[in-house]
Amino acid sequence: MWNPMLPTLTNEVPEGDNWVYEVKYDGFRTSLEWKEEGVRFISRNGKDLTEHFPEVISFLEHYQDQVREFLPLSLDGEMVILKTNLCADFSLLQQRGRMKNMDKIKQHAQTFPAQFLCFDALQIGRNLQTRTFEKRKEEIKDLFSSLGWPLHISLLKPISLIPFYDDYQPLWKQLELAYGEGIVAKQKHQSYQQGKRVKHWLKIKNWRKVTGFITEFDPENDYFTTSIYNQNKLETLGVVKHGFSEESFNTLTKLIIEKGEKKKGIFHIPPAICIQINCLQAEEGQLREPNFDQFRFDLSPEECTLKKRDLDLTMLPENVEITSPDKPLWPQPNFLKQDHLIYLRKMAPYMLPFLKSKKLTLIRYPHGVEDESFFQKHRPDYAPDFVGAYKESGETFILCQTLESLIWIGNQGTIEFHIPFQKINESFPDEIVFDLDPPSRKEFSLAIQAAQILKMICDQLELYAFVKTSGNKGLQIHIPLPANGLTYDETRAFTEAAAQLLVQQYPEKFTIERLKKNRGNRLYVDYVQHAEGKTIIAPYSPRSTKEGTIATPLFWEEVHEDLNPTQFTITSVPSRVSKFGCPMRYYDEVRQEQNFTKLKQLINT
DNA sequence: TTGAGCT
DNA sequence: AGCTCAATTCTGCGC
DNA sequence: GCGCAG
Ligand SMILES: [Mn+2]
Ligand SMILES: [Mn+2]
Repeated sequence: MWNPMLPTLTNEVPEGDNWVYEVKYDGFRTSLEWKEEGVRFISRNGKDLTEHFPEVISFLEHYQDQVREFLPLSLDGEMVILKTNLCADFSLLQQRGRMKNMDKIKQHAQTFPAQFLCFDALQIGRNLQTRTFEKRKEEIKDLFSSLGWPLHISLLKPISLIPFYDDYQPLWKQLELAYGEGIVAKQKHQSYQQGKRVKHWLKIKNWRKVTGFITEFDPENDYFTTSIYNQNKLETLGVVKHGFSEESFNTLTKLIIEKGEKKKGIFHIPPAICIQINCLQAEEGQLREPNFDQFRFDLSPEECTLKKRDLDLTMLPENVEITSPDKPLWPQPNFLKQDHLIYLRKMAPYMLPFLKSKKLTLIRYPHGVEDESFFQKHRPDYAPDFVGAYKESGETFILCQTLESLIWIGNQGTIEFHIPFQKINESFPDEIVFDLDPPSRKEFSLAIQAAQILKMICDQLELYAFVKTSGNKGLQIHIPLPANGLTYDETRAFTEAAAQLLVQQYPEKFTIERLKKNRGNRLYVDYVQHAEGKTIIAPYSPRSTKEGTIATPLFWEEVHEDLNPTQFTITSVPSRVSKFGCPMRYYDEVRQEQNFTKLKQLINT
């Protein structure tokens, strides 16, 4: 039976020509076993997981015939539920793993599809265990290519190959941005040693660093309980046991036994000793994979608060200076500048892809949304080097390509991020956007109705379409385009035709009247907004509304009469995305899948 | 929010 | 040193 | 070409 080779934990990243690097995903270590009789998934301790992942199995079973010549297969990998292509959601997967009811499993598979990410192979027809890692990877590539499976991480496909990289730095940067679990460094020329924890596989974790003070010590199991303040009340941060050097463990326990008070075998001491802990997550008095990092004599217990914990978990980039964190930017809900920057940091993995390689139009409110604002398109000379630049006919425009630049731009008092429809150095649009503008928020349901009709039109034309609130009054529909897929003339012809259809169908609800006085109380289908040189609010951009609303991507199932767009704010959107995922997560992958046959038929009639 | 230009 | 100002732009419709 | 609109 399969017995996985295991990586060794380290904090030092090994470098050199013989090392390569893979993303480490937080899921179940799983083997895909495919024999003549069929395909199965086996867990690390030999448990059969097949029943728990019907969506992956049913995909694989389509390849029954094509795979026959490669059998038997024994592929080593990780079963995951992905949030992004660099980060998996372990708690969702855990939920799935605990399910017993087949209907529940199938329903879960619908809403949160799992994927098998393959990183090694023990057998593809013949035994590969004595071959080098590099060779085994090649064999998997050949197998995947012949079956048409992705050689990179695909969010759409139930199975993918985990690629490896020669350079550690750029991968780590991306991983940090994505709040990934870590990376695994692997030596290219080593064989597969079943059941062994080996030194030629090294895992490096992307630790969050939290601080708390010690309140209890249990000599029975050597657990230290750490606490934090939540509005002057003590609250448990979590327990920690590992990571102490012998010396620090001894001095610490000696101090606690001397100064502490023993009750029922546990020593209690008042808040004084602050420590920093590495962990993967900290929530509700629990730490995931905690280990002691260092003492923090520079901190007082009063500084170890719930607010600080959440700030630490946010992992703001260290090289960006933050000014006036306590300035209210949205006075009405009392959202501070700090809240804004934390929002941008949390949403960066989802927002940055939409900003990338686009000349930005920023709207800045350095003193909050109730004060003066101004537009900015140029990159100021005083911007740090990491802020992107694009030079064009003697002008320098501002780009936002990295996390650092996003936070710096945010710290400059930028609230709104507007993007053009094409990337730099391209003259074709990379997306079509429908702008649905009701006269006011009172008529938001008109936008819902228009969006539903446009969704039907897109379905009929076999186009993938995504929907978001504008963060203000209306809705916008995004249709991703492949590079050089359609010209502006074509996209315009389409938006215009679709707008006409809407107005024809419900002339009392929708209009394309440019003059406000002629619109009445109808929704303005603003197809003119989609054109070269115009811009639209970026997905996940905050808006300068009094409520602090966000241009929020929606699931189509949410686009219903009673949807309230003001519920989506800088505080609610991050938790919504962490719970349900990003509704636009497939945006970039379906770009290539778009088929314009029917669209072209429509515009040529 | 930041820097330039002017007094 | 302190005050004031600026920080975008273009596109197209309908007449 | 102008003014409105975004
Ligand atoms: Mn709009
Ligand atoms: Mn509009």
